[in-house]
Amino acid sequence: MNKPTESELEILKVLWTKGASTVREVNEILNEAREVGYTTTLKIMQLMAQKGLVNRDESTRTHVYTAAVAQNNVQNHMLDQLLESAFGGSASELVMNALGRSKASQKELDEIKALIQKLESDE
Amino acid sequence: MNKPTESELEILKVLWTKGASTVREVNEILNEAREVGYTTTLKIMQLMAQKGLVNRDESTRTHVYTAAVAQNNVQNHMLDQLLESAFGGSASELVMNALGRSKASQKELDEIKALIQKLESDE
DNA sequence: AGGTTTCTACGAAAATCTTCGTATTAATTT
DNA sequence: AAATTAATACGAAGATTTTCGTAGAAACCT
Repeated sequence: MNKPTESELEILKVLWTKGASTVREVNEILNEAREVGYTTTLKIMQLMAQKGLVNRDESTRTHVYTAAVAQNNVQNHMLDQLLESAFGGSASELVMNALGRSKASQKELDEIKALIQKLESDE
Repeated sequence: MNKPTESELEILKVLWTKGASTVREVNEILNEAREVGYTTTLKIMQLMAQKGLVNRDESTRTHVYTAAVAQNNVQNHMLDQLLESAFGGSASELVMNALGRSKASQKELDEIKALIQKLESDE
């Protein structure tokens, strides 16, 4: 997979959350966080379509975009990269850091505990 | 803190691992992974010194560099960013992903369990 | 139909990051 | 001391990413 740039990731986030969207819709959401010109967003989404990061439905004049890569894939990909680039490959160190500074709920902690148990039983 | 670029991060990794180093030493280590010109490494390290990412001891002709930012700070910073940019702020989701694909040892799992217990008792 | 708005396409400027060539100076060797 | 080696400084070219202006086509409104 082609690693998305930061701007591309912002757009993917919108598509993952909102589902199929037009450029205008995406641009409006981006503008809640920071000012971005319409044609800027358009251009990036066009490039993303070329790269295969999004699909584009051109059957209507106003094109409709959807994410072409799963959120999970991108997450894993970026996680791997962060792991290598900043944590020297030590996943547990990464996990400890993330857990330590998170505000995980009891329910989430339970889920994590369950996963650990599963990992332990698999050995 | 100024977020380090990818090249800068590579260099920081060397300084964190090896401690105080000259440009040549850093460059040689980088070249184990990929070809990088000496002046390229020099230039980036000079820029890093300007940005305050590294300290430079100029008391000898061959300058000696050390990391000016703690590995932990950078890790946390990048984690935060990944959390926001790709995981929608859900730390537990990030943790689950990282754990799921890691080859964490029993010892590491125990450490994580201990941390969870601590988090639970603090509530 | 004519004018206005709303799209897409395209190209190029701007910004950031990476790479390296060249100049200069300092140390080392012969 | 001259030649070679090794270091820093500097500037500029390349590469990638982001930004936006402008043109042209399609839809909409009077």
